[in-house]
Amino acid sequence: MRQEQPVATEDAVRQVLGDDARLHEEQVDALRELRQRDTLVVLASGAGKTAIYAIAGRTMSGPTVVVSPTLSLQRDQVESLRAAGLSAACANSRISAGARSEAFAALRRHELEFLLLAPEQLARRDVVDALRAARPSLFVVDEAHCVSEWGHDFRPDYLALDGVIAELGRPRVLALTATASESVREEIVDRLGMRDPAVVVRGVDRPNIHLAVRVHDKRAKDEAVVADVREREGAGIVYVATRRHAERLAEALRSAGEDAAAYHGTLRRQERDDVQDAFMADRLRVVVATSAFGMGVDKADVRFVLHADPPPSVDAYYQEIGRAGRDGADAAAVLHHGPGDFGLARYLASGGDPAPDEFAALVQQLRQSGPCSRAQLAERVGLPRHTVSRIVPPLVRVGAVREVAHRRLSAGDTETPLARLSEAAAESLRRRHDLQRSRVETMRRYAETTDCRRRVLLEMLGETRDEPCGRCDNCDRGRSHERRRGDPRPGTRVRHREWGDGTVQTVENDIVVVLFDDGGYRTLSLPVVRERELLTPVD
DNA sequence: CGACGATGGCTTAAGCCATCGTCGGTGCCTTAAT
Repeated sequence: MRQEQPVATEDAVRQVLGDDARLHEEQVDALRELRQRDTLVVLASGAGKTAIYAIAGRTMSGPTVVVSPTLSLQRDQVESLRAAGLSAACANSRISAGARSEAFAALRRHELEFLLLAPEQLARRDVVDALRAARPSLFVVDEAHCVSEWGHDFRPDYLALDGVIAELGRPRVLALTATASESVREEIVDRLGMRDPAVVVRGVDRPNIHLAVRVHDKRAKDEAVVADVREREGAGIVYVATRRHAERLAEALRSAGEDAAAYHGTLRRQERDDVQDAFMADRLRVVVATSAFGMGVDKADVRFVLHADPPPSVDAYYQEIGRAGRDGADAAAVLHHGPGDFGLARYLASGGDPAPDEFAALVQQLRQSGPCSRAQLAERVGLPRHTVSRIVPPLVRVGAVREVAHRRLSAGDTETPLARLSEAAAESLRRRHDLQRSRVETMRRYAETTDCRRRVLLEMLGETRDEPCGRCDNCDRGRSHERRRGDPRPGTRVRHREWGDGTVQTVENDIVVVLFDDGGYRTLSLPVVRERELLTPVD
């Protein structure tokens, strides 16, 4: 007989979920895996990701460190952990020095179970030392897609978490997110240095959200979005790409008599909180927002999420529309776009390619002045900090710059000519930008498909299915393509008599795209593939 | 890539159009001044 270890102590489950509630199957699976190894959990929003780490943390002997991206998320999580009778605190810039050292002391005495902080905190020597002394048994990365989404430029400390985990003596790692395509999953695992990890992916599909896309002329788009909002009932979010567009569209909605407010990163904190609170409390029907709005917005009855500009990736898109219909009732996601809209998305995704002499200037400065922080370096070479953050990782990759004690930078390789190093770094960054631009192209493919949108979208996110969904505009019009048993499926290995082995990339609009191992993409017609049996499965 | 504001040239000298240049998103953090 196989002996099953309990995945969690009973009182931990009862404490977190209440007396009557039981764990869902996927939560049990995640907890079981976590006993054995590092685990990445991809689970639809609202499916109880917090409960997983709460129960695991309560069950495992040492304290739990939780990396959480924003201060408001940290605050919300601490509240809900405390509401379950668990001890939790956060350490961030809003916490007084006294409360902070008290928290670390309590953690060390094992009187505090959960400590929540942003990755930037983990750049501090004193914080890492205090955590190491507390010997944590579990290291949680919440909203783990931030590692790949923000780590490369915006918040570089996300890419330093692997080093922190090593310094803490390798506690078990649990990464949690609601949306992650195959490549993002790989990146999370890789960047966090997770070893032989389990990946638990469940319930990615949100069948109650109807999917649609509408194309407009340049001028007509905002009017169409306003009209779309006016036809709908209940609360909704309209996403846009820029702050200016958010203000303009919110104004247009208000002139049309709608109850709408703009939300974006440059509003004062108070204003942001007011808009979010009003929306949550049903005092505001529509929020017109940039990507700043969303994490931690857990409103059950959002009836629609419209996009007035395309987002930069299907991961981002799915994350955003996933805020609709959490109560399980009907909801809608409509992507409105016009000609040229993907240009801005491309720009925002990659930010342009810096010239090789900017790389060289940065290294030159480091060689002259010795080790310094990113901020100091930015000031000395006269570039925005943001640009420096983008330029540094490729320079580190080619060895031109080294990261010494705690995020300080120093010149690395001095043997290789500077010109060659900067060219190599520029090339490395260009490749990364190409990848990001290709993610925009994937989004465009979603926008332009005439096949079942849900099937296309889910396949882009790594979940395959044969049946059309019947809940998208293309299915409604009877345009979705039928798939048969034995048809090639995305992600699977196939063999072609002439071109050898390859991996199926997409099956869409009766077109099969295969990436063959010799590096070439080939496009085949599905009816012809069927008729002549061109592709056979490889195990 | 494209939207938008500033500039400048034209002219029934006060408004109109073409052209050029800039900017665009996401949040921690610290520190100085009230």
